[in-house]
Amino acid sequence: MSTMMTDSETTEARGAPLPSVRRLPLYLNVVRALRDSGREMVSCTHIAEELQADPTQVRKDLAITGITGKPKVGYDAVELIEAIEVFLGWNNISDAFLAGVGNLGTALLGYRRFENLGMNIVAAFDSNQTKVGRTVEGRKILPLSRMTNLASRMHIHIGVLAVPASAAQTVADQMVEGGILAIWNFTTARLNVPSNVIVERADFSQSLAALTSRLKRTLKS
Amino acid sequence: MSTMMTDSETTEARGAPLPSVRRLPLYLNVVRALRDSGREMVSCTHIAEELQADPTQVRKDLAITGITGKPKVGYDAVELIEAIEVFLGWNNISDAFLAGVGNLGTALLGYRRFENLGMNIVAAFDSNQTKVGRTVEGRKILPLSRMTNLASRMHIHIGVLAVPASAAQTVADQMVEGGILAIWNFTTARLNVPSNVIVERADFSQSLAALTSRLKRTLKS
DNA sequence: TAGATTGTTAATCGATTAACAATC
DNA sequence: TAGATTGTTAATCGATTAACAATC
Repeated sequence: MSTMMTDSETTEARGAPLPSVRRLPLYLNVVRALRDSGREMVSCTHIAEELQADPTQVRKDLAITGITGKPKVGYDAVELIEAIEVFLGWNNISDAFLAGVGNLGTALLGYRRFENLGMNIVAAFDSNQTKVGRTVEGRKILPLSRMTNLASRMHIHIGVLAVPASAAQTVADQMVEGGILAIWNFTTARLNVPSNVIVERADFSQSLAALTSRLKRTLKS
Repeated sequence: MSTMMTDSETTEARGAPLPSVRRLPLYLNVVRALRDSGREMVSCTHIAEELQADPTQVRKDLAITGITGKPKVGYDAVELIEAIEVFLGWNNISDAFLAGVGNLGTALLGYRRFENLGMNIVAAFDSNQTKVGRTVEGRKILPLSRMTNLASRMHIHIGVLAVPASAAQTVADQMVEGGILAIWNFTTARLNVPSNVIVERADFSQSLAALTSRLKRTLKS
């Protein structure tokens, strides 16, 4: 079974390369802008130029969505947008729950661009009694104790975790209990979840580490 | 010059592997917690277990900081923390400017953990006259028009960009003009900056893409 | 001492880049 | 048609993982 596996079978088995997946939103952003400016066909060369990337890499990345282009002309912009959106699951908006309406949680509630990213935060939860009942960014804050039940009743798949690190595991457990399958973790805590539950880290420290370590090199030279 | 380059020379030339650099904050977080709980020595095995990572990888990653450990016992926790902080440039707090005090900018202003990440946002700027003069999270919002001048007078190196995408390039230009050397870009815009200026992307879409594409696979199976 | 862990070298793996035939 | 671009295969590159001697 191992040696006889074809390329498409292995891709099927482990999914597309994560680096490629992470680049797709960049392409999507560029192609949407080009479409909005009236362009019908876009080539990898063009996208790559815009992003200062390698055209071959762009082509390989786009290939994971299954799109096919036309030699000499490129890809149909509308088709390409659709292909990326479908691949990422952004063609249908997914409802999500937010836990933790502090500074960051409030910002996430107000982040309008999520609709371009296939996500919609439909409810926000907090354990702080003084916050519960208040309306933030058009959504009423509900008590955290109601999250599990509501998640399972509403068949929510995505949980956005923006609570203090000390509460992260407890709240994550409640999300899992409510049937949530993917946790977008904005805390610094590591989460223990069943193997079928996805955790995607979104904490700032890793990005900042890349910035400051490079800056340190700049300053030394 | 190419074939005769030693390993340390190439490392010097292109810096440590970026994936390793990005993992350092995770280790730092774990080791700080262990130190706070009274532990003096920590081993890679232990750190790896905590993070569900590979011990060999942890050891290699830590090696880029220059720390040396003791066989059988591991690393001195305090030394290790110091080594990571120094490597990342987090041992001395760097002052930073924030441009754009919207939802996200406000959250960043209120993000207390930056002090653990070697950064301090010392001033916030916005072009919106109704925001200017207001105090947010203890800092008075200044007019964007003053940013360039202040950045150069205060020798600010880090600019946090949280303005609308449409203004991103203009504000980035102003940051560069003010002598800022590293831009932490929270917008979706691609920035054109001189080659000596560092841009680190911090927009959510790439992380969310990783989450939703994996979720889509989960739901299909 | 014995055994666990470090530091380092070698092997593997996967992602990026290059090459090139097919084609609109 | 000629030339640009696709799709795909091969080569390169870098990161991860494995192996193992050194050592506290």
